[in-house]
Amino acid sequence: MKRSGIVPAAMFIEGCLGMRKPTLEEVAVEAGVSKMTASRALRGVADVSSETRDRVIEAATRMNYVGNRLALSLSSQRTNLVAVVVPSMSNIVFPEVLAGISAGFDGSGMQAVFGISDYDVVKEREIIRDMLSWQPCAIIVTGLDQPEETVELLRHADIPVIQLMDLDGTPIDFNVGLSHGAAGEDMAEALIAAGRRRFGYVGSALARDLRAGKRKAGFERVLRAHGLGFAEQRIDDAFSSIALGKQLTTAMLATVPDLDCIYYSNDDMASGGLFACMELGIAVPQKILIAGFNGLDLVASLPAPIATSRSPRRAIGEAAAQLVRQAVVPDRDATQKTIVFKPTIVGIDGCEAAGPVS
Amino acid sequence: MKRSGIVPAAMFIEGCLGMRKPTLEEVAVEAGVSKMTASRALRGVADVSSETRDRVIEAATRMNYVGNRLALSLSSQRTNLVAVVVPSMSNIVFPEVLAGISAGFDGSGMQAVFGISDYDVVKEREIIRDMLSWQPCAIIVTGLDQPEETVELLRHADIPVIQLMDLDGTPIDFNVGLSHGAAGEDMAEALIAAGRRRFGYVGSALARDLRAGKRKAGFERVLRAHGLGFAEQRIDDAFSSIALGKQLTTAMLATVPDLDCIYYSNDDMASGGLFACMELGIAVPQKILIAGFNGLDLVASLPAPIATSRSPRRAIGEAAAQLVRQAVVPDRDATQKTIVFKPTIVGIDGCEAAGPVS
DNA sequence: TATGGTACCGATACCGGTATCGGTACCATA
DNA sequence: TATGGTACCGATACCGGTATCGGTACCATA
Repeated sequence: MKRSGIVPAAMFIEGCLGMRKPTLEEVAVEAGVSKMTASRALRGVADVSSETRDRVIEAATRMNYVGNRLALSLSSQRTNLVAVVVPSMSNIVFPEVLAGISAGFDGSGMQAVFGISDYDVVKEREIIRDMLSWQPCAIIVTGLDQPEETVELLRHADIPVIQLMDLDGTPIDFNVGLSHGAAGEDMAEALIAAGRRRFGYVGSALARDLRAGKRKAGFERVLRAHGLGFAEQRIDDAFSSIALGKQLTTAMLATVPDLDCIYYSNDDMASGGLFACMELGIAVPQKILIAGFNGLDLVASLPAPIATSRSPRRAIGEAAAQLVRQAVVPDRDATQKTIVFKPTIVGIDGCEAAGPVS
Repeated sequence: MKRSGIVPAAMFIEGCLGMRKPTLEEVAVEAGVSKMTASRALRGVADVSSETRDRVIEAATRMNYVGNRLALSLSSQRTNLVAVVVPSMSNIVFPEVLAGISAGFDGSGMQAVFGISDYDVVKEREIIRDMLSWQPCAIIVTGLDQPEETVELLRHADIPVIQLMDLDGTPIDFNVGLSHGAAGEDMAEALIAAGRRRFGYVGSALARDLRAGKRKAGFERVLRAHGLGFAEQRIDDAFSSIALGKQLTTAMLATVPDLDCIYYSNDDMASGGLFACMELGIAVPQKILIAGFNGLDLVASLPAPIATSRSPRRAIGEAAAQLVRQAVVPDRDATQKTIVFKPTIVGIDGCEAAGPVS
């Protein structure tokens, strides 16, 4: 903790050479070579005799030398930072994506820098602007619906841009995710195929969580195609949670008790819906079928089966990391620009395969 | 995306000055001042006339100038990076801590860099070593039980070290969290006070999640003090999950059906335990009281009440950020070194206040 | 005995900013 | 008319590394 320029002689005698963090120059002097040779030795590049290399490494180890990546990156004009912007950390979805990204960078020497936008496009832009000043070698953002100004910012950054989670739109550059419109369509088809006809919808924060809105729109497209529609909806401005799902479901069923299926903006909301039904003594799924989105681990352990679309969150993160790793090497033209995932619908009898609509 | 040295003249005519990212020097030339004056103007420091300032800012905006923090930090010997190492992102606990840290840095200009150690001390050390090369102005790590080699690494870093979550041990420097030993003790006292006598324990990954082990040890201390003990335990090496809690509980109750209380390593496991009891038709909490740890949002919506200790995860993150913000200013001696949180026990009748053991 | 190749190493410039010191213009005051 | 102060700005050095070029020693070969 001490950053003292003057250190008592006794400290040196005790061998505390590393009180002030040593530079490569100091390591080089210690090893009796030039800075350049020390640099080569520590990086393991050619043109260094093994005796010299050993001497430098020994000195660096003894002095607790830690390289300075600021200088390295500035000098070599290369960075290993990857900026990542996600909208939220308040449910498990994005943490799993981040874990996938982080794991995908293992062994590559790349380092992810995360920012949380709270589903706020202005805050997202500020975070991106801030992160770009670190000269990242790539940037990963969530969704395809950034405002024009943010898109401009990303384009001017002159680095690979990966847009995550959503495929329904025009990507700037690279794109990894799934079609939420199709996910909503597929779920509706599956539920109708399972004999459900009287649908309700419970959602939250649709103005900010655009992907949930796309699922709902897809779902409604299929309902309309079958001459159906939502008999009732409950949408709140707050962010999704189990408690909110429970509350909105209870309220909705008080008004329209004869639904046979409720579609939720995600699994948190749907789990709350299940708990509401249990409290009301409504049989799930016999009387009301509950359908969410995400395929959270939670869902598999719930006391009654609910339907959901399993989104491969960790795999999406890992795929994004792979795209970055490929994109930062010189011959980029051959790399894939888009990676498409397709969620699997589970929790409806006879429907453990991918959804029927292609 | 293009990093081309040669740009068709037409591009310039269209005003695409920013194809190659401009430097401060180029902005300065454009504004007709020196690099130094441009630097002052953009930073808003004194000694720049308002006309000059406006001219520089105008040029920078027009050219899409983005400062280079690598150069800034190297030159000024100051960084705004804060390294953060957490063990896991697979349940909501650490994402909430990270969200708190991130929010705590809002407006400070500081930027958190996250790493995930997967509860692996070797990986944790590698991550720390890697992050230190970015010359962070502070580092936040999880827990107090790093091996000596890691502690040495942190000490040599010569920056404030904040250890999160746990208070049961000797901190290197700053410390924010709660006593997990005391949390286990308090929960045991409360459960005994509620009349429970025949206890079971269900946990996971105790060899890696040391804080869960400390809670269990505290719980057992109180049991012993009352002449009690765990009638049965189920501990698995896998990481905690709802599914694992359900599975272990089902297995344990098959062997020892007459328990009246089960303590779990955390709320995920406990929720699984509840679902197991529901499947077995066991009344919760009448027959078996289920107790976890964390106070997840999930718990409040569950179909039956389970006891838990509410840990203020986001607040811990925010407090850590505050410590960092105070620690990086020069007069640090007056700052608080430790911030103590105390979990609140909920879900036991008549026990909504803080636990009784101090 | 020249000549050329290889192994190994160092000098120098540079990455893109900021800290520091000092210089000029201009005005007010003795 | 000197003198001193203020506002504003630039030259220079430097942060801690790496890229690049070239140099020396030494050995093998013509």
